[in-house]
This record gives sequence, structure tokens and C-alpha cells, in this order.
Amino acid sequence: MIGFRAEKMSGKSRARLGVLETPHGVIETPAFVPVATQGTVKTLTAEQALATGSQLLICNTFHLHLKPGEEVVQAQGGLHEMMKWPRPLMTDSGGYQVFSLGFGMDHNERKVMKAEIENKVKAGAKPKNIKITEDGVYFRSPINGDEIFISPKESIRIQEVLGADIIYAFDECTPPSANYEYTKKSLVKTHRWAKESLEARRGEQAIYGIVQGGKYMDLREESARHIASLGFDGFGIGGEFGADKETMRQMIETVVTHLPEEKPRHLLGIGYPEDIPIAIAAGVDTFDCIVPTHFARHGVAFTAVGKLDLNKTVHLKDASVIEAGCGCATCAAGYSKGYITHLLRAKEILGFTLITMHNLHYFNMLVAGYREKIKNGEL
RNA sequence: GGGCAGGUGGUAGAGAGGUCAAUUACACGUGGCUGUAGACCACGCGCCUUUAUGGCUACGGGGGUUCGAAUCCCUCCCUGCCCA
Repeated sequence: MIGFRAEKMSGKSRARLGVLETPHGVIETPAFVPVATQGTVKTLTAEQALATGSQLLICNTFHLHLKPGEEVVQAQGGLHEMMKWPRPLMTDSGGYQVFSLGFGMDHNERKVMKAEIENKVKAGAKPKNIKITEDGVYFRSPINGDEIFISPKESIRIQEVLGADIIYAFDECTPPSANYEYTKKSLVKTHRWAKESLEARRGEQAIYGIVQGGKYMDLREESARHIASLGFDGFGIGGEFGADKETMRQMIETVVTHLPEEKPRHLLGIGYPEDIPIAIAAGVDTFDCIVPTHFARHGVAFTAVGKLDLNKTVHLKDASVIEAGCGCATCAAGYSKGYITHLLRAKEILGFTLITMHNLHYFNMLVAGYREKIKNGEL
């Protein structure tokens, strides 16, 4: 089980400084949560991930069920032991894959759309590669085409075998292109699945319910109220929030207003550095995002002055580090931009590791800075 | 000296008379990426412009055949292998 206490509430926003206690240690919140989908922060050892200042990781139920299978993880002593990650873990339920392997794949749709889009997913629409039923979702394994059925009960069963500290209810992450009617119908299902997920839990793990509702404010409110009433240990806020950052801010704030103060809130899959203060100010305690790790493998480093594309040949003769004064393992050791650019161009995996370490450190330090600001009454 | 095989865009390598400014890959360039399908994807990549069913110059050099040549013929130059 987990415990959460807010140490300080901001007077300027809904932001709060807190401590989340878990069987594998405490997390100072707000906290950034690196993504470790397949039981690894891609390109890093657990020791390296720890060295970036990461406190909590999120793994993925669907992917670990597929490979290596939860029984293998169990035979390895559970997720923490297998990964050699001594600190807290959460597992996402597989609800995101209902989007990413469903409509997301069909329409080449992203979770966050940069502009208004056509609401082409209407009630009754069916994704090509998966089958969403009232009871659960039939997936096709991207590995070998096997059919994989995940229901709330099955997701919880898998998550209990995996053994993270915090698990999630199974939900449907709706696509940005979903119209009102589709989103509303999906929400009814997600709410029922939330209850079934909660009832399926047998162990001592904390379980978070997930608020959906897409970009529709009334559905978001309804969802927050409903999920808050079910007795979860904490809350995830999923899906997308409309076309611009201001809408996102309002949406998250509204959702948070309807969630109990004494329980932790996790924003799923957000965000870019500029999204982080928005989420924190709206009252979010933890948030995960693939951006620092994913971009690292595409050669992009994050710095105080913006993104730096290290693929570019202009960096080859640059002997300076990614960011002067940066305390990450990469910059502290003096690995130069030129060297990293060379590694990327030579397709040497060390390049990815070096940028991943920098990026995660950058995100973690950014959030540590916001914790400081809350402490000092500046946020 | 003789014989054989070749010379195509940054590189490798297709193409064997019109549909070729030339398949493809790599390299290169520019964008994208928000609970990870993706160490990935998209686009561009001779030059010019009024960006078009546009113009110009191009498949080693020169000459020829043909309505039309990267593709056929002659010749020169160069490269590799084999024989002397």
C-alpha cells in the first residue's frame, strides 16, 4: 500500500509539495516518472537510471505480458528484482495500447494533436487491428500476430503477478479524433472497467483509477467525480485535452478539483518541458512521459535553451558538452557534443545512452526546481 | 604487345533505342515525435525559374546512326583481370 501527504500547499496555484510513500521507498512530489515499458529505461542500466535522479518508473502491462510474460517476470523474482530497480514502480494497465494499437495506428494519430482535428471516430467506429468489446479488448500481438485478450480482471491479474507498487485500472484511452458520442460511450465502459479493476484486486498493491473524457469538459468532470467515488488509492488522468495548452490547463485543473485532496494524482503521458509547470500548477503530483527517452534515441537533447538536435553535422567539431554546468553523468564526465554526434552517425548505441542520461537528468532537475519553487512560495 | 570485362547522380549499383533527370540502397538535408509498435517516420536530394503535364544541362571524351540514344556503331581516354 501507499501513503500520501501534502507537505505544503501553494498559495498561488493548486500545486502541492508532497511525499508519496511506497513499499520501495518514498517519492518527493511533484515527480517526473521515466517510462520503462519493457522493464527497462531504454538504453540505461538501473544504476544509470537512478543516477539521473529518477524516483519512480512506469512499466507496461501489455508489453510485459507479451514479452517475456508475467510468469517469467515472476520466476525472476518480480519486476523490481528482475530489473534490479530498488525503488518504486508503477505498471500501466494496457489501456493506452487500446488507443495506440487501435485508432492511433489506423489514422497515424498521436495522443496529443497540435491543432483542431476532424472528429472522425464516431460512435460504433471500429479500429482495424484490435477489437474493443464491452468486456475487454482483443489485441493482435505486434510480435507474432497472436490474439491477446485483456479485460479489467486480466489486466489486474497480470499486474499483480508483475508486482509493481502502484497499478492502474484498465481503461480505454480515447483518440483525439473521437467525437462526443464516441467518447461518452467509451467513458461509460471505462467507468465500468474501473469498478471491475478495483474489485479484481486481491493483493496489497495500490491501485489508481483513470479519469477519461477526452477534450469534452463535461465528460471530464463527470469522469473525475465518478472515478473519485469508487475508492481508488490514487488517480490517473489519461487521454488528451484538446488542441492547445490553455485548454489542457483548464481541463486538468477541472479534473483535479473533483479529486480528493488526500490522494495522489498522476498525469499519464505528459509532457514536454513546457507542459510540466502547467501540470504541477494544476495540482498534479506525478507524471510520466516518453519524451526524454524517446527523443534521446532520435538524437535530441533537452536544454534550458531548448531542444538540441545532435544528429546535425554542425556539432561534429564542437568539443563542448550538451549544457555547460549540467550535473548529469554525461556532461559531468565531459562527453562532448561532437563525440555524441559522431556516435549517432556511426550508429553506436552509446550515443543514445549518453543523451538519455542527460535528458532524464534534465527533466528530473526541472521538476526538482519546481518543488523548490513551491517550497519558496513561487509557484 | 594481345585478349576479356567495365566506365551511370556523394557512394554502391539498376537500366540495354522512346513511358529516364534516370529503380533501389546507403550517405546527406529538413521536418515530426507527449500513459513507447517504432535506435523510428515523412519529405527533399543535377541546375534554373513565373514551382510547372516548365526550361536547361547530363549516364568517361569526341564523332556517327535514328523522328528519338544512358541504351546501337566508330574512335580516343581511363580502370580491372588474364596471356606474353
